[in-house]
Amino acid sequence: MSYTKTDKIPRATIQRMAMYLRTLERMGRDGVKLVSSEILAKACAVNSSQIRRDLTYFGEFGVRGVGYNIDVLIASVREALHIDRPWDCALVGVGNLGRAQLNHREFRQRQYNIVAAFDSDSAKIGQKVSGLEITDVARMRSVLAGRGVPLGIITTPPGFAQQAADCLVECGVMGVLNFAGARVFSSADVFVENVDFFNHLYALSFYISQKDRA
Amino acid sequence: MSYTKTDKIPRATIQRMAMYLRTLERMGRDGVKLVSSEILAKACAVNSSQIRRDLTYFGEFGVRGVGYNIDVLIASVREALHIDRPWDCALVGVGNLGRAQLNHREFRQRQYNIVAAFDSDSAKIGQKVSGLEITDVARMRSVLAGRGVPLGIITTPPGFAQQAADCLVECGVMGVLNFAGARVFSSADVFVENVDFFNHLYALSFYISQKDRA
DNA sequence: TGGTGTGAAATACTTCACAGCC
DNA sequence: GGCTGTGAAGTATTTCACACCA
Repeated sequence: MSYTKTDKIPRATIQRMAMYLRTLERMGRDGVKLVSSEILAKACAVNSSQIRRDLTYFGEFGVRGVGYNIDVLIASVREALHIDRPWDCALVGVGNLGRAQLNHREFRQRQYNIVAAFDSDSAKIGQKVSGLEITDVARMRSVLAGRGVPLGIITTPPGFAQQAADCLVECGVMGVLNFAGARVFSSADVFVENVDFFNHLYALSFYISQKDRA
Repeated sequence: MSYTKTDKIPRATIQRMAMYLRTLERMGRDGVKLVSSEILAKACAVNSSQIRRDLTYFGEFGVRGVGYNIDVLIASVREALHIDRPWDCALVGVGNLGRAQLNHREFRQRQYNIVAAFDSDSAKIGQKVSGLEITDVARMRSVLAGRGVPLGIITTPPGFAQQAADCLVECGVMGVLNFAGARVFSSADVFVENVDFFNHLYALSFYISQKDRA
């Protein structure tokens, strides 16, 4: 059957798909044309059957006895993740991190276009960052009205994260990337991804200390 | 037995511990003195027995029929993660993101002290960011020699991530927080945590598209 | 021959359900 | 009465191992 059973795909699979894509893109730039699950597995530090299993959630892309054509595989993964088209984003909170994101060229390279930036600090409103004018967060509704921006990026201080999320959801975003340290809540039909690198620092501290005691 | 069986703790548990800590700290600031696993579970959007199970990997911190004293629990979690003491960090790559990190006050608040910042761009070397002078990456060895800095933070472009990691490992770091999009490899005794928010954007794109097709 | 795709087995993780204690 | 700590049950995810096919 050619239909992809789109439910029950493990969350971990989605994350690995993103990693595979990055690795494949790099390999492609290095001139690789054909790749086996074993080779890709080495490069991604995962098990090769893990890769084959992950891919089967979306279809059959390989040739038995041969491997995967890298261009076909890259296109297939992009399609599977639905990133074979541009995605508009609205960013809230133009502090250090927000500014860094606005200047980050990879967003545009990967077709994530930040089309509006908001802040509540009147000293910042009207400034331009990376060619984009900072708008008063109070005007978010009118600015985003009817534009159907699907993604919100929260780079506010933790205390303002929930407000920012509520505001974005009211404006119709369907997914939120949250860089503020605080967890935000939303109705179940809005997806929230939290990026909290202190969790990673904590994990490092833990694992390092673990090792020492061995 | 009072000894904590430190192996076989699920990685997911460590990540959740970090989340619990954040939530508990916020509750503590709000004046909460006593917390049940049920309450904490609601606030973290997880199952309450998940929390109880996670905590038992490290010890017994609660009182049956009562709950957890929040100050005791916070201190216990900090101790469990080994973040009840300062950690020195060296940062490599002072671009947009590196600069944002250097200016990020929460590092210091959480006792992660960035004690050195390196870049290879001669235009940047000698500049000060947040009171810290940017040093030539070529001098990393002599600067870090004998200081026993345990953590490295990589905020270089992807193409330089591996070099940065190798360099940091040579200088004796035991853990690396990698913000560059590229995966880095190291000997097994060095821990690497990858922070790649494009993975999260990809996940959002996927889940949103999923929902639409329902 | 060599590498995919996939049932089946193994492992890992989460949740239930309740004894035990305050 | 209420909530922790934890065996046991239930789910989910990963890995094995091999049939199948270019």
